[in-house]
Amino acid sequence: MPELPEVETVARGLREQIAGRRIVAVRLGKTDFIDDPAALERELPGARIATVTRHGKFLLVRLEPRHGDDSRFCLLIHLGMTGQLAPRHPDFPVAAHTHAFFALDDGRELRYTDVRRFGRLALVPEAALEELIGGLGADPLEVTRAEFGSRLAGRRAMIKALLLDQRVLRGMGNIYADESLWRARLHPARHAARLKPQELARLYRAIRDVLNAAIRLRGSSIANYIDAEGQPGRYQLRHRAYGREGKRCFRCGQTIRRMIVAGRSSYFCPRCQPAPRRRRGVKLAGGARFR
DNA sequence: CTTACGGCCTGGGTGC
DNA sequence: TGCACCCAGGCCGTAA
Repeated sequence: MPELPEVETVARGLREQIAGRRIVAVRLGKTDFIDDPAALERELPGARIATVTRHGKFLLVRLEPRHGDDSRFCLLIHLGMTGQLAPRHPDFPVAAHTHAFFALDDGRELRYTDVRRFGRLALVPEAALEELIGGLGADPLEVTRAEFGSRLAGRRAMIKALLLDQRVLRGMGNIYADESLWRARLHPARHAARLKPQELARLYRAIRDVLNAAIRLRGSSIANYIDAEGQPGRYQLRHRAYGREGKRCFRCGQTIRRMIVAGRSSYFCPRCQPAPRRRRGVKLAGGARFR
């Protein structure tokens, strides 16, 4: 599931492999996940790839302006849950569910594969980018401790929900939210406003440590994720909470539990990450309501 | 405005 | 062998 570390890994790989290449042809399969397929077919052939960057979980493939005009385009890519993007030689077997082929001037083709098609492709003018992704929150690896605190200050929502909210911080998903909370020893259902400064500091630190470690291991591969070299990541071997229901906590030996928080499966250690005191209206797993 | 929740998209995996 | 069902992440609409 591509989250910040996976998208960062893909962005770095693409930067190395396809920056400077020219797209010579576009071939599309299913297009229901593409904003304006005709725009891709019209504008991309002949365009040279300038840079590849990450913005939250989005990949931004910026194109050099074509013939004189200064209309700069950017190919905006979201990998969703199962999106894969890798340059391949044309004789490399085409994976099932490959829906976009971008032939490059070095003979390879950049292929977009997405089993679920929860991903998105869109070719947007540079000027329209701000409206599409400008509303995203701070990058968790760049945000200062002070801004991190102010973004959570006074928020009554559960910390897990806020970590998943891309308008608060951009780039975290279910895996890294759970891993960060485990490391910070905070229960996912804690209310952000009730976190003590020391706990916020722990969480801030944990998020940075977890994301940086995950980038070093080139992301987590659970089912589908591969990088721009077609290789899986290895951070799943370091998971301490995510997907470990019923297994022992690496810190204390207690059994890791799973509950639904903020509508998502949340894995945590009930001993290291003590539940918040029950209060009126706090929703518990199974939908029971306490008054 | 903030928060919570349900539904939708799709198809692989699972269990009967 | 077949089939119903669950689940995943992001997003949107709705309601309080």
